Amino acid sequence: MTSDRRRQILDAALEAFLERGYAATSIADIRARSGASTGSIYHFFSGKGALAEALLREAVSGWATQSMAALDPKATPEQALKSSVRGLVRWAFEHPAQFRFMDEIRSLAPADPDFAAVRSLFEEGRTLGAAQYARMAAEGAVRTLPFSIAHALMLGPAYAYLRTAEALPADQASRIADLFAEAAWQAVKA
Amino acid sequence: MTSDRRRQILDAALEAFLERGYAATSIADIRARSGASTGSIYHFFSGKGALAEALLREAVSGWATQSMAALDPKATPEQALKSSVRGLVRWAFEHPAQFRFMDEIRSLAPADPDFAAVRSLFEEGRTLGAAQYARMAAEGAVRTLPFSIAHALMLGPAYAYLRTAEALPADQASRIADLFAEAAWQAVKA
Amino acid sequence: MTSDRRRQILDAALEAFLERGYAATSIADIRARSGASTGSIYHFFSGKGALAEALLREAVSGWATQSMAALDPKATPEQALKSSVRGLVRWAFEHPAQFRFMDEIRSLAPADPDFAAVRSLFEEGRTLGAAQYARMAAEGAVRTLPFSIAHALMLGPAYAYLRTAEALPADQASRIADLFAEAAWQAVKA
Amino acid sequence: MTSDRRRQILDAALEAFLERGYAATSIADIRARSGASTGSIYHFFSGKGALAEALLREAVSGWATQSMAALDPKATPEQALKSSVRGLVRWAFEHPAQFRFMDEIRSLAPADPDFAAVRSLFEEGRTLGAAQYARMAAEGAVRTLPFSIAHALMLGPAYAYLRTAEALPADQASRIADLFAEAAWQAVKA
DNA sequence: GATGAATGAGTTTTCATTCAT
DNA sequence: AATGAATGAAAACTCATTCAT
Repeated sequence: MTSDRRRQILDAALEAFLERGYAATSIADIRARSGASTGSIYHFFSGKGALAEALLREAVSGWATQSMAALDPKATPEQALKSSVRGLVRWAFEHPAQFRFMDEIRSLAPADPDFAAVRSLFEEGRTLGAAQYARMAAEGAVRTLPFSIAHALMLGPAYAYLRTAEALPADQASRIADLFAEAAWQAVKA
Repeated sequence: MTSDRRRQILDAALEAFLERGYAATSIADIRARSGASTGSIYHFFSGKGALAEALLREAVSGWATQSMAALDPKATPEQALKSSVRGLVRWAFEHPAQFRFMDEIRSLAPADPDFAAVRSLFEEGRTLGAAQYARMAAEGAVRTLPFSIAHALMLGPAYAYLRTAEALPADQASRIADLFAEAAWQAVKA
Repeated sequence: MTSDRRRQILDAALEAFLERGYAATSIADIRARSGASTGSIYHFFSGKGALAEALLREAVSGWATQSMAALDPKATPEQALKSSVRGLVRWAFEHPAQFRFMDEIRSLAPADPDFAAVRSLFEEGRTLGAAQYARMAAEGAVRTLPFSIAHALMLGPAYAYLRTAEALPADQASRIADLFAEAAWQAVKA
Repeated sequence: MTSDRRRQILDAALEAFLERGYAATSIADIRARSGASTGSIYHFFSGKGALAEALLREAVSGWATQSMAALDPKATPEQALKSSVRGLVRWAFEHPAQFRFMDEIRSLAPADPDFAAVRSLFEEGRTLGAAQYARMAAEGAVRTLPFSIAHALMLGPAYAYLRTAEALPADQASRIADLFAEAAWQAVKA
């Protein structure tokens, strides 16, 4: 049973990172918001970087879990692709804070030494996606394209949209998820 | 004639911002890279924020100039839209440092008080784009969509790609520009 | 029967103090090396200073015991003096960690408030030595010198040597003990 | 012309290091004593270690200069050896703060990573001394002994004495210097 | 225009110590 | 006896910014 304090610290940190940005957030901010003492924060996390990493792993694993659940092994390429885009959009609407945080870290990760460990996390995901796309391309289901381009065509719109999106009721969110899923398929289908 | 020092400082700053990120870059970094003294930097710029803003204005105006030049008042919606996407991609390939810097600042701008002035710069561009899209939608040339979605469909892929793209020879860059231009048109045409 | 834990903590502390120095050693270091919990350490010792003091008392009493054993009440001044120098050197070779720790604490004791109690321990020894030397001087056996000088002449070489000495087989250690004992006698004999 | 501030900081640091010990002295102590700001201290020195190193180099070079001046190339081994011991004792009486500081650092240097650079400084001096002693031993002027032992016999008493010595008028200091010089010679002469 | 010394608030981090369990 | 979460004061160090020269 992870302690309450730990949870409070993580929640306060996510809140602060979103509101002020990762770099501009100080440990003192997190202390004030969480009610924990400085020492307590360092008792659980070795530093700001470790805190961010823990939050990121939570986010990634939440998304992954949700995506896995939607995965049907007998799905056609079209169904699989659409389901994965829809999954991203829905998850982002349900967890907007985690989505934006993930997005910020992704943009910081290449330059910031705090995130060496995190970089490999992102690359793993990318490698998986690349393999899957290659398989679909080999089957003739999608266009043969470098994965960096294919990835941009499929997920670029969703990412660009979600970065600025307001909260929406579930049914509208769902329609938007469908819209981006359809667009992704149209952009890369063979 | 703007002085050499000013130029050296701007160049050093851009280099540092890209390498270490805006927040992690200190005036001391810029001093070391530029060869200018602390006092000299403050002689030309009122602070780190002002430096970043100057770099951003240079970038935006370079891009705008290049885009304007390509603008044909008698162009069809399809031609106009494709030309604007192509323009972005080509400019980004020619000025990768400026593109990435712009991208970083865009992601920091909403939260960082250093960038109050810059926020309006981005919104201006967005307002212009929204108006143009609305006109094209009214003509029946493109789908009727909230601009946030239309914008994501048109430019999301290019942005996502350029964020990680390697340098390429001009002819390949041009082919990729065409590819994203075509995809943008397919994604929103009526 | 003193508990195992207590012993483990003392051993770990001595090891850490030697390796990193007293001041640079944290309770966390000792916790990690000893396997005891923070709370356990404080259960046995009231703090870092108390731990050091306990170690020091062990060292001093070990040395004293060994020296006492060698003390012959009918010894001539020469025998007594040499035996005491030899005793120091032999003890230091047998317990190098304790010797070095003692040496470190002696150098810290005058300035560090942690060691108020320890200071009197050292002074006691010094007073005893001074009395003994005065007696021998009164008998005409040794030169009449301020004790600070006599002490330096007798034990300075041994201390200086032991501070940097490597471990040696017992027979060589013994020869070195004899050498310093002889030198001490030559330096102060009448 | 080294700035006043730099001098003030060094003086304050030496004072503090002596009074409270190196490890127990904080930058805040030095700030308070010197009147300089924290930033100013770091402007001149990269940290506490660098400050100590600068002080040590000053001390060593002062001592070396004084010793060099007393060096007569035509001196007999006896004269050379005595002159070097006398030099140490006199210098220590004239600069008691620097002597004690040097002594403290020597005892910290082996364990503290702050003093990596300083360790080589000490070793250099030792190597020089060893070479000189070997020459004298080859001439048959002094006993053939491992240098660690010879060094302890020659300088151990002076070090031990000086570590605790009170300030004295010059003529008494001089007599004590002679006493330790004579003792050093007696201890190692062939 | 140019320099770099000086500032001091703010940041991350460490650490001895306490205490409920 | 033993644990380890929790504390908060204090440490080292950074940094944007100012200003006399």
